[in-house]
Order: sequence, then structure tokens, then C-alpha cells
Amino acid sequence: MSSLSPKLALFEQFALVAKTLGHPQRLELIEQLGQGPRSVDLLAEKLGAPIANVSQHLQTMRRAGLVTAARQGKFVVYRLADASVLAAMQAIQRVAENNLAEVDKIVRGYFEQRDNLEPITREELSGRLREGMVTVLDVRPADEYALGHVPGALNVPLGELDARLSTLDPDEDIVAYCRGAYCVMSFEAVSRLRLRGFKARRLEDGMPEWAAAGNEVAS
Amino acid sequence: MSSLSPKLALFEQFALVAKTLGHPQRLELIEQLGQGPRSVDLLAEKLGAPIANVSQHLQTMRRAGLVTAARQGKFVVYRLADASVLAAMQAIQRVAENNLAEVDKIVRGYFEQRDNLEPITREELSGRLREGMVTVLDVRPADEYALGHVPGALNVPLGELDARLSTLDPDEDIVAYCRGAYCVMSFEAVSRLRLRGFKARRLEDGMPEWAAAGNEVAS
DNA sequence: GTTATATTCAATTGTTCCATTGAATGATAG
DNA sequence: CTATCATTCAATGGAACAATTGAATATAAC
Repeated sequence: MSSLSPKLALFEQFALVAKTLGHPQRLELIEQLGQGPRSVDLLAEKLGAPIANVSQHLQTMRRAGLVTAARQGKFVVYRLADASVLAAMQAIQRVAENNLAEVDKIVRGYFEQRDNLEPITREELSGRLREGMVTVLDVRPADEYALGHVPGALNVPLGELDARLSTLDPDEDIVAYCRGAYCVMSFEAVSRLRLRGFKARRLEDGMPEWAAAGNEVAS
Repeated sequence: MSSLSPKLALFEQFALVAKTLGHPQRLELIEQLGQGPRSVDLLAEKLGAPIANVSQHLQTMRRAGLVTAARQGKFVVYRLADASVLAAMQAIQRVAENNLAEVDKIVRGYFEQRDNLEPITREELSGRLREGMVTVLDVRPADEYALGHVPGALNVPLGELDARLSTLDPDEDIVAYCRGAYCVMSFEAVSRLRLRGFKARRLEDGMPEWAAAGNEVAS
């Protein structure tokens, strides 16, 4: 193992990281952990996968340096090792977006149908927040909202959206966001809001990107 | 396949990209292709691997959108699909550097022994190039040099270094570079030059990074 | 045409990875 | 101390991957 040339030994390690990223469920785990630290239990529930399975994936990721684990009471809480993990995942997404026809097809077939208006940029949103001209909806589950959200955003999980429509001002612009560029919840929210006559748009990307871009986060 | 939820379908695609990056030999191929387009045959020779093997890896990479192939005469020339591929590889390297103890060990055990002085930054080098106060050595093989190099750099492949020592000015600072941060050739060159009493330093990273940072490239 | 060269294909093998299951461990609450 | 809950471990079988070999294809040179 360490008798290899140092260059190959390094490439082995890099490959280990990449290989570990090479499983859809693990990418989903990273997406979740990008929202904040999570217990195995909660992660398994979010993914709808067996706990043992998730536990093993998490351990694989721990061995590859993607996440760290810490015991808290009777829970084991995992978190991303550092910001470079999200960066790597985003870099991989970019490669796929640029070069895989399949991705284009999926995005066109699903996402674009649901949002033919441009998403609002982070810059634009933070400007309009200062002017108070906009209602921001965080459509993620309450627990994710609690761990950090756009200042002033209302937490309206998708399931509660219909029930809370009456509390929204139909004359004010609405911006919805969720977990990231490929999180479907904000698309869904925007599409439902428009059906009801609201002026709704999506924020580009979502929460971890908002924070990563240096914007203020409330909690 | 496409009956999956669109989110999972996307993650499948992202995972495909990552999984394809998850093999040391393929990372080495990307490193090579980062220097410029290459034929299968040449790549196989550079890696010291059987041609059929390399060909299959390249096709795997083609399916994942990492590279493209074009026939030129009797050669098939592969090239990186776009700059995002190198970016993804670098992002993965960064994860490994930050979080894998093993990488630290390798880097410490091998690279740092050989270069206890700081590498020179690209900014510093381009400044000193303007003042003409420095000799730049490109220690990559001639074919890689021919495809693009730092303006004014002399091509001195490692094997020819000793023979050409007499042509170098021992009073001028020397900066050596090669393919990238983990390419050993520039370390080797610097270490040999210092043994002979030259004032040699390494450039941070190497050629593709120099170009990627927007610096001028000669050819 | 025929030959030589570059690349890919196809089939084989051994290896690694993945999901699942049920048992084992660690921590807390009563 | 026991019961309970969260997590991990260990073992299984099935699927995907990787290296090798030899044959097949495509282009160029003669």
C-alpha cells in the first residue's frame, strides 16, 4: 500500500473520496447534512431507507473523510467534515449539467415545465429584502428551518402551504426556496402559488448556497 | 430508470460522474488530459498500462461526460469535456487534503522533505517575469511543453536536466513547474538544482492551473 | 488488394460493492 | 439492574466493476 509511488498513493486517496461520492444515496445524505448536523435515525427517515443501510453509508463516508460523527446522548450525530465537501458535490453536479445529455433531459422534462420564469438571484433577493418589498417562504421542514434560514423568511413546509395561503398578501411578490438547486420543494411551491394567482418565484439554489455566498442567516 | 423521481434520477447521474472519478488510473488520465488532447496510445504509454485497459477507462469516462473523443487519421484523440472536469477533480483533491490523514502523511513524508521552502505563487511569478529577474523551467516532456507553457519558460525535461545545468545562470533565481500540485517532477528538479547550488523554487500547482488562473500561455 | 497500426469489442476471471437480515453494543430512563 | 432505544457489527447473496486476453474493426500506407 505505502510501497506505491507517492503519486499513486495520493491518487488512491483522491479516488477513495470520489468513489464515496459515487452513490446516489450518499449524495442525498450530503444534501441533507448540508442543511446541518443530523442523527442516523433522522437521516434514515428523511431518505426512507433502512437505518442499518444509512448507518453503513455514513461510515463509508466517515472513512473517506466526508463526514464526522459525534455521540450526543443516545444519538450519533453526523455532520459534513467541512465546506469542501459541498463544494466537491457542486463541482460534480456542474460536470454532469454541462456534459450529460441525460441531466439536461431530466431538468427540461421536469424542472423547466414548472418554472418558466427565471429564478431570482441571491443578490436581487437581498436587495429587495432591504426594501421590504417581498415575502420569503422557506418551504423546508420546520427542523431544517430552525437550524438557519434567510432573515425574515416564513417557514411554510410544503404540506402546510395550502392551509396558509390565506395569510399571504396576494399583492406582494413571493420568493420560495428550499435546499438547493435540485430540491423540488420550491418548484412545487411556486407552481402551486401561481395556480392560486400569487406572484411567486423561486430563489436560485437554496439554503446552504445562500449561507455559502456570505449572506446573513437567521435562526 | 426514468420512472424514478426526477430528483433521484438526477442524483443517479451525479453519482455516475463521481463514480467515474473514483479510480486512480482515471484520475491519472484526467491529469494527463489536463495538459492537452491525447491519443489512446500515448496515454497508455504515459500511464504504463495496457492499451485495451486505457481504452476502456476512456470509454467509461466518455459515457460519464468527462471526456470527448475524435478520430484524427488513425488515432483517436481524447480531450477533457470542459474545464469543469478539472475543477471537480481539484475539488475532490481539496476534500482529501483537508480531511484524510493519509493524504497528510503522504504529503509530509514525501513532498515536504523535498521542498522546505515555500513555492512561489503564480502572482509573484508573473510579476517577476515582467521584470525579467527569473529563469523559468518547464520540466515536463517536450510534447506537453509544445502544447502550451508559461511564456519564456525553457523546456528542460527531467531526464535532460543534468546535461543542461551548465547552460543555466547560477546567479539567477530559477522557478520550476510541471503538471500540477501533485506532479513530482518539479519537486525532483528543484531538489536536484539545489544540490548543485542553484537558487531554485517550485511554482505552486503547475500548467493547467497557470492557464486556468487567466495567465498568458505561449506555444 | 494487402499489410500494418490504432483502437475497440467480447468473453473471462477474480474482486469489490451493496442491501438485507438478525444479533451485538452503548447509552439512558425507570 | 433491567428495559428500551439508537446505532453498529457480521454474515449472506447478488450485482457491478476491473484487468486480461484474443479477436474484430477502421484507417493509412504501400
